[in-house]
This record gives sequence, C-alpha cells and structure tokens, in this order.
Amino acid sequence: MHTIKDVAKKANVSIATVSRIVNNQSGYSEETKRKVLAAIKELNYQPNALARGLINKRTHTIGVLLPHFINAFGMELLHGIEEKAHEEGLSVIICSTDSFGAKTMKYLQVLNEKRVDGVIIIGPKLEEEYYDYVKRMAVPVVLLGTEKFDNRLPSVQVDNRAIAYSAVKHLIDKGHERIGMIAFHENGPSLRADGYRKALEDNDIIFNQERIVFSSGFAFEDGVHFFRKLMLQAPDITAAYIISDEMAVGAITAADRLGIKVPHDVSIISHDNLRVADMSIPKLTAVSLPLRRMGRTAAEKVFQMIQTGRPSESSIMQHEIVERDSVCMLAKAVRAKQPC
Amino acid sequence: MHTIKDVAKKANVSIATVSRIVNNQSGYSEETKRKVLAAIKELNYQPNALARGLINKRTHTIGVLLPHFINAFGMELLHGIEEKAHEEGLSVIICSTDSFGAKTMKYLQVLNEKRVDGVIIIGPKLEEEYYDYVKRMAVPVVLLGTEKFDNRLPSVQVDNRAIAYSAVKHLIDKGHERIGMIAFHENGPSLRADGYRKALEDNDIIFNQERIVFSSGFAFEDGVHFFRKLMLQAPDITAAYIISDEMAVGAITAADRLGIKVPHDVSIISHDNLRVADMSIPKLTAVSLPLRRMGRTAAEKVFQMIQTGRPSESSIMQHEIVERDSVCMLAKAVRAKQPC
DNA sequence: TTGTACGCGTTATCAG
DNA sequence: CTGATAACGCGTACAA
Repeated sequence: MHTIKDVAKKANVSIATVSRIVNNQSGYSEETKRKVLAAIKELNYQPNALARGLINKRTHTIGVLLPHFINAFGMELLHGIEEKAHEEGLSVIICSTDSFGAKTMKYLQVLNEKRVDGVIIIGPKLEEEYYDYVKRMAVPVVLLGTEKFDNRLPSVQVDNRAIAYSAVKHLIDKGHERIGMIAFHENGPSLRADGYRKALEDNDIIFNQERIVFSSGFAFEDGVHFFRKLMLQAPDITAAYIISDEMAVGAITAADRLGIKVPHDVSIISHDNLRVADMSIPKLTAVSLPLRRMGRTAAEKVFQMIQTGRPSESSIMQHEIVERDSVCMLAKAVRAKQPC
Repeated sequence: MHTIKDVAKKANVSIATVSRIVNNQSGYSEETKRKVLAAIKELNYQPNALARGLINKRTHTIGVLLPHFINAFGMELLHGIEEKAHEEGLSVIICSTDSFGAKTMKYLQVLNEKRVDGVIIIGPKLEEEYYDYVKRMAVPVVLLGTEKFDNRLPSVQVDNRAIAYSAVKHLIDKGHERIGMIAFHENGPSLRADGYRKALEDNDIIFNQERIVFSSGFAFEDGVHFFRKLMLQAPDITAAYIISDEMAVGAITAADRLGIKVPHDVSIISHDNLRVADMSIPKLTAVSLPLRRMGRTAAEKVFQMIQTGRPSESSIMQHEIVERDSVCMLAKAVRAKQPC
C-alpha cells in the first residue's frame, strides 16, 4: 500500500503538491499535475481515509442502530438509508441490536470511537441512557421510527393515529360497522388504538372493548394466535384492522382453519404493505408506509445536519391505502357482484 | 471531545502511561492506574479509533458487498455476518449494489480508502475486475454465495447440485415420477438443473426437456408466470421443484387461478426456507439453507484470516429438507389418509 | 515505574 | 507555483 510520500518521490515533487492535486485545489502547473497523476496511477495510490479523518475531523461514515434486524420492515428502511447515504458519499456501519438490549451502549461507544459523522437510530423509542450518550457524542442524530417520538431530536416518522384512522375509515366506507383490531400491546396508550377509536366515534359507531385485542409481537404466529382470540371475543365482527402484514397473513391462515373466509366473511386491512401483502391469498389491502423513502429522508437529514451544523426539522411521512382483495363491501346486494 | 493528552494532564502523568493503562499493558502502579481511570471517567475519554488505526494498521472494520439488498435472502446472510462480526469486535460497513453494477468498483475503492480489515462479497459470481481489485487491496476476502464458486478465494457456499438432487429425490420418494422444475436461467449449465436431471436418472425416470422451465428471476411474479408456463408445457406433472420460496408462493397463487390444488394435484418443494415458507397456504415443504449460519461462518473466516494472516479453507454448508404441507404421497390409496 | 520523542499518512500554513 | 513543517491522536522503543 503506497502513501502520498511514494507518489511525491516518484513524481519528483513534494507531498504538499500531491495533496493539492489529489484534493484538486489550485496552485500547480499542468505539467506537474500530469506527472503526479501518472505516478498515482502507476503506484495505484489511494489516500488513507484514516489519516484524512484524523485531520479533517470527518470520516464520511454514519452509524445505523436497528433493532429487529430480521424483518422486512427494517430492511426497507435500511435500504433507503444506504442508498441515499452512498449518494452523498457516506458509508454506513450497521449495528443490529436485536430487541434493543444491552448491546446498544456498546455499539454507541464503538461508533463514537470510530468518530462517525452521524447516527441514525431506528426504533420505537429512545432510552434516556442512549439519548444522554448521543448528546455527548455531539454528532447529528436522527430518529427513524413509527411509534412515539422524541422531540428533542429530529426524526422521521409516520402519524400512527392518522394511519389507524384511515384504515378504519376505509372499512367504514365499505359499509362495515362491527370492526375488530389487533393492536400492539405496549405500556401506555397506543396511538393506533386511539385512531381506531376516533374513527369509530366520528362515524357514530360505539366503541366496544371486546373488539380490540393486544398482540405481543408483529409476526405471523402472533397473527394466527391473536386473530383466533379476537374471533372468540367478538365473533360478530365483519372486518378487522391488523397492524402488520405478517400478522394479517397469519390471521388469514387462522381464519382458514376456523372456516372463516376472507374477505367474504371478514375483511382485513393491514399495515406496512410489505412484499408479503402482495403474495398472500387473497392479496392484502393495506395501509402503505413509504419505508424506503423514510430511510432516504433520514439519511438526507443527517447529511444536511453534517453539512450545515444545524439541527433539521422532523418529518411526518404520508401514508396511503393500497386496495387489493382482502376487503370487500358489506352490503349483501353488492357482495354478489363484487369479486369478493 | 477529549484526547489522551487531556487525560494525561488531568492525571498528572505522561500520555505513555495513559496509553499503557488504556490498552492494559503492564508497567504502572495501582495508584497511577486509579488516578488515570478516574481522569478518563471524568473527562469521558474515548480513544480515537482513527489515530489507533493509523498506527496499528487495523481498523476493526470489515466491508460487505451485497447485491439485491431487498430480499429476505440477503437479509439473513447479513444478519449472520453482523452478529458474528460484532462478537469479534468488528464493525461492518454495508455496500448495497443492486444488481451488481457499476457502483461496485466505487464501493471497493471506498472500502480500500477506509482501510477495512477484510471484505465479504455476497453474490453468485465474482467479476474478474473485482477480483483483481481485491487482490491488490491485499486484505482477507471471502465469498459468500450459492451458485458457482471461485476457488481462488475462500468461500462459504452450499452444494446446489446436491440440493437439487435432494429435493427431487424427496419428490421421488413420495411416489412422484413426472416432476417439473422451475430453474434459473443463466449462461452456461445450471448446477441445480444438473442435480434435478441426475436424481431422475438415478431413479430410472427419463428426463423430459419440457418439464423444466427457466426463470429470469426469483420473485413472486416470476413464480406465477413460470409456473403457468410450466403447466402449459407439461400438464401431466404431479410435482415440481421450484428454486425459491417466493416463486413457490407465486406458483401456488398461479395454481389457484388455474384450478390446480396444491398439493392435491401437484406437489411443490421449494428452496431456501425463508419465513414465507411457513406463511403460505399450504405451508411450503422446502430445502432449508442455513443462511444465518452461512453469514456467521463467512464473518468467522475473515476474522480468522485477519488474525492468522493465512487464507482460510472454503466451506460447503449442509442443507436439509423441512417437510411441511406442500408435498404429498402420490399413491391414491395413501392420499386418502394423508392430510394432503 | 515513568517520561520523551518519533512515526503513522494527511492537510494546511507558512515561506520562498 | 512549490516545498518545508507543524499539527491531528495515538502507540512504542528507548532512556531515565
């Protein structure tokens, strides 16, 4: 591995001159430029980013903390981040912290030692401990998540209350009134459950506690388990809002075993709109989240913050409903005609 | 951000002493150690990895090149890599090169400039250009893939011919003889198609060109498209080997539209055994690849190479067949009893 | 046990 | 236009 010195020697110039040319500043003749470039090519010289970072105080590297690596959800976010980051000349170091555990502080330290230029934290919430640490790191941090948010730090999110509202409203517009929900069990009030309730109230449908069930996860198995529970508690529902695609697929499987036909007997609208939504039978009508773009936006924010030095605004991303085959009109007259 | 100097000053010792303590070498009294540690804690000192890397010539960072970021397949590999790498104190920089394009050389350069300690390249094959470059980088490189392999570099792979053989054999053992296959279209002979053919021959079943169809991708849509094509070309098959889970799910969807019941009319065995395999209806019988472990193994290899300085052996990982509900016995007598 | 001083590969500030 | 030379933050012989 050759250094700038080797190049200087081979080209018969000083290292300062080589540096100028490499960083294309001004102050050299065409002639020397030619010589130096030739030497660089011949020696296959690559500047040492460590030395550069040491002096410039910029590493062109950011760190991404993401819990629950496995699922497609985080994947999409990460993909968006990576894409945008590389466009801006930033490398990304991934730190997968399954279920946001004790490892997180270790990762944060490593990122700090490596002097990353910024950090993106994916996750539903930010532990106080992490917040204190990144604050001391004094580098741009942006939060990327979908649940609560922490307005001490710039973030990119979606409005979960509005999303739930949209989803339930969609069901209502299709003629449903007895609507169930599989929500996520968390400490404190759930924004999604709120949105669900509000949508009902705004449409003069009375809220029934029996029709909402709280899952402990977002996976397929949770879907089959909690859909069964839901149907036991509220057998009269004609539709359900289920907060993840995988769970929705699980629900369809459970329904199948229960002899319930989707959407004929009960319509299902899901959340996220990942690839599976398009692969299930029937295809899932879902609230679509712009995951990829959210990742890109987060990367864009850190980049801006790195450039300007000033904090960025938070962003709420738009969602939309993608209609497919898991929801149908309730009215019997219509049902006959609809390809339900 | 404080430096080793600040610590030295605050503790009234030299930077050499601080350095010794930080890297816990020997040569200092308990007393000074206490003082220094106190100073470190107070100033919240974190060694600068750039400066360290500059002098130690080790960055404790590896790069991972992976094409087709999106799918769950690469995800699992990446997860395994990340897991093991962090266990060994290595950070991982991801470089996503959708469809292994021109960006790859750029990424390689960046990794080189950042002086990563090693590189893992995920992908079906290694372009000559990339090979030349990584060779000049003179850092450990391991290939992680599933198709061909390049014995100039250590790799971790699976034996695709053996896998296809197993899959088809499984079908044969279940009484099937007219077996179709959706293979991947590539330049040159396909290992999987080979294994398929060999399994047939070994069991005295004549190979029929019509029963094999070549897909241009691995996605759901490819599955629906090529399964239809397959059924058109070879309507008499009773089983099929399909080389990706997503495609298999697509095939089931296509079958559904064609009025073909899986596995009742045609059995399906798929490849990879990702999460979807467990989520489809019926659940997919599949050849399971130890993706996560493959990732871990790849990381382990680079780590070993970094430590020892000598090239590692290549590994062929074992596969297994996970029986679920998409394959059933052919014999009619049996079919009645089987939960097919 | 402890401190001094040099080098790692760059960039930037001066002179020339 | 060009070249010494001092940082950047750290590890490590070598000396004390």
